[in-house]
Amino acid sequence: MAHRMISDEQLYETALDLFRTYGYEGVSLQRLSAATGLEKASLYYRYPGGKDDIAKSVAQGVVHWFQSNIFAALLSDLPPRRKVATVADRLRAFYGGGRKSCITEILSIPGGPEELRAGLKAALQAWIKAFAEVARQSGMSTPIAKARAEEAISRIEGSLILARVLEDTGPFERALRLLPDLLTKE
Amino acid sequence: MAHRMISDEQLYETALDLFRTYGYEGVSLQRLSAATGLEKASLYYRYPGGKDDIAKSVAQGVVHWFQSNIFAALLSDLPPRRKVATVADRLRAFYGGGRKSCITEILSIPGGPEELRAGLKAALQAWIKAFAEVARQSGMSTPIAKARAEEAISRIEGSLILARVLEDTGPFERALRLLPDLLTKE
DNA sequence: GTCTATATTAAGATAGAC
DNA sequence: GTCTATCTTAATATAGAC
Repeated sequence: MAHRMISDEQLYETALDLFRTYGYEGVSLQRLSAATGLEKASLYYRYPGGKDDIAKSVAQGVVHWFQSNIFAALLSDLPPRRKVATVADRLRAFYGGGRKSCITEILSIPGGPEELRAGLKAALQAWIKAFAEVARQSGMSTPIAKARAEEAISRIEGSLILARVLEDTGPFERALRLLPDLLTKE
Repeated sequence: MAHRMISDEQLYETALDLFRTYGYEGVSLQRLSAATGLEKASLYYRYPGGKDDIAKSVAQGVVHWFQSNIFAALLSDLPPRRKVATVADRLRAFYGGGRKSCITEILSIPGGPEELRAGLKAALQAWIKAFAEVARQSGMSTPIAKARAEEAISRIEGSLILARVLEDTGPFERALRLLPDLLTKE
């Protein structure tokens, strides 16, 4: 047995799930080993930087997913309201209908490598910018569009907290349903 | 030296600050020891149950603070709008103007004792109920009042995430400023 | 590319002196 | 009531066999 027991994609998905569930400090190499079926030494072979390396790779993967699936959808030439509806569907899938936490929330808790937090900050700024842009396209003034973008993401993040604590996906679903009215004018 | 080097209140405040900053998994007894000036064995003397015990005590303290400072204010006979303004001021202080994270958010991440999560869930339900009650008092229908309460807390929690990630207290301040309009009718 | 084995440090926790 | 000292387990990390 000399070749990969688990694909890079599977390893990524497993690590993402662990980090967004337990946080940086809550994920040990032992836990990663148990979840992936790879021994710790094998994880170091794939990620020489160890846990920091894996966490940064996960964060980078999420940033890439947002670029391809959220920001790209917002740059299409569909009507703004259609674009936002598409984004809401993709966010619903990404957050497991409200059962999965936001990796930006979880990994922004101090403890992990500093680069991680810097990357998440940049990603969040990009997300706000992308939402503000679609709101402006739909006819809002620049300052109102920016406020609505902040409000939309604030409500998504907040509703995910409520969903986690209350063990009820309702708040998240309601936040997503409001997205079109929040980010588009009529 | 046979007597208390640090008061229970000081120990509580220090532990609260550590847990809301680093999360359950991110707080070690070493860290608590360094921050309080007490050796680990002394922490065990005060909290025989160790870290779990301290975390549960912190959560209980916060629940008590909310009862005395938030829920109590909402039960006074001031006009609803005045009550909400008072609550906003107290929440601003509690969250350090947006610089401090929500203990409910942080301690709801899996890893700590189960009782912790159950207590936080009950506390959050009580918070929603208290906000819904003041909204209803101000003239809203029961379902709308409940929706507004959920929205208000969702935005507070979400804005605290944004504030932490963006290193900018603006979102939190804006969320608080909106509270009166959100929870009262005129 | 993955494994077993091991080194090293830090974690949670307790015993017993003062 | 706090301390030093110690135990046990689990953490990150590496060496070297296959």
